[in-house]
Amino acid sequence: MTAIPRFPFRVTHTDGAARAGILETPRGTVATPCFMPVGTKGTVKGVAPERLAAAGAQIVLANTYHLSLRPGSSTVRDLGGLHRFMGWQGPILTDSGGFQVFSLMDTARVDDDGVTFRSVYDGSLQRFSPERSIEEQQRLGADIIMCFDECPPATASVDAVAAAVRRTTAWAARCRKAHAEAGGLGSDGPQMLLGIVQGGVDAALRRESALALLELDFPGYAIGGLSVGEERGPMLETTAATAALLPEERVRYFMGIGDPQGVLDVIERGVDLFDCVLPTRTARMGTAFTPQGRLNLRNSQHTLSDEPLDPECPCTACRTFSRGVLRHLVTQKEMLGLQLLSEHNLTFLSRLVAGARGAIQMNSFAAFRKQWIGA
RNA sequence: GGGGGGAUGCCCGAGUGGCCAAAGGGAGCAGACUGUAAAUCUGUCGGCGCUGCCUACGGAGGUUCAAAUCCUCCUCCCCCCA
Repeated sequence: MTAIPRFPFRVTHTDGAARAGILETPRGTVATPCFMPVGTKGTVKGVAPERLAAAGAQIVLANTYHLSLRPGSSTVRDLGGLHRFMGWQGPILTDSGGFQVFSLMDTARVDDDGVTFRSVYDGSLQRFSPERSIEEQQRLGADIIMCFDECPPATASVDAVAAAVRRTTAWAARCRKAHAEAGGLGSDGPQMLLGIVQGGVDAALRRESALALLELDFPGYAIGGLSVGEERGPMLETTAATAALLPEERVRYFMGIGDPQGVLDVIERGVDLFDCVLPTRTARMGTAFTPQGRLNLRNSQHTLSDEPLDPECPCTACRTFSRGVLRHLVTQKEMLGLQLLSEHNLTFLSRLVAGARGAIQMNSFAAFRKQWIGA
């Protein structure tokens, strides 16, 4: 099989199934486990690049579906490529648009060759295929790109999930080929292409999916198709079982988890990377992550609170404002409130994950987990 | 001085005899959010001893089986003419 870019990844420590590692990309090193903030349209909503860095982000996401429609991948390329576009010189990962097949299902039609969408921007008919997704991702120029997959909802029947697995496998081969034909190069340098394991919470289908993708020899693998409405228990079992099927020396990416407990749960099961809109979205809705759990700042009980959100947190919100003031900013829909809480939640999560990494290095992850979550 | 319009629940505002504790919006209160169609969505939103009762549509009277809705007077507000 044609050689394609493979950024060096090594696991430096393990603690049970949990791993600490280092991924070296051309634009910088990612210490894993690592949470990746999501910047769908080329911006992590409400968080300027320097604040993102201050919040501990090492690598950020962007979305191929959205950027290919607005402003268009050629425009992004012509404006200097995705890194300049986002004002972020660190590593970037683009999602393939596969998730939009799931989240925009009402307006999408899937067939073996690809997906026909109705653009959410102007209603125009759009066609996405594995080749098209790779081509768009090449033009965008992220460092890590994803195979175009099919992500069925938790309510899908086993047959539908099986069909999605087979389609995802076939599409992965086509993505792999399209990527290789371009020499693994995007408009702005080498790109590492990751495969995505599907299969819902069905052990046999997960296995089928993983084994098929292993044959395609990707430099890293994502666990997709989870966090789509299934129960936590089966989700975690599936994560553990899937991670166990993947090569130890390749990076593992759980797609779409961002609540503090969930993050520790997947780290415990051998995941290195994960992303989620939850911290930034809930922040925009007025909810802050704290060591004591989620805090809804809109609640009237905080009106007169003079305490910081989290006295230990170094973020702007916690250093500068009381809960009472933050509540005011949130309830009055002041932009600053959304920005501050977004920065805070990202800071909280990266500190949590950094702590987990340190604990894995010292072989004390179980104790660390207990300290944060209890039990 | 003359003519006209209006006063509705915390706010704005619909309703012009029964289906009205009264549309809709806002505010308030609470909940959800997990590879972002999301600064979004959902619920609640007079009181109580809550399958019913009480209070309520500027105030006071009246007509009617029944009034936020019709009549009379009063109070206040707005507009036009002089």
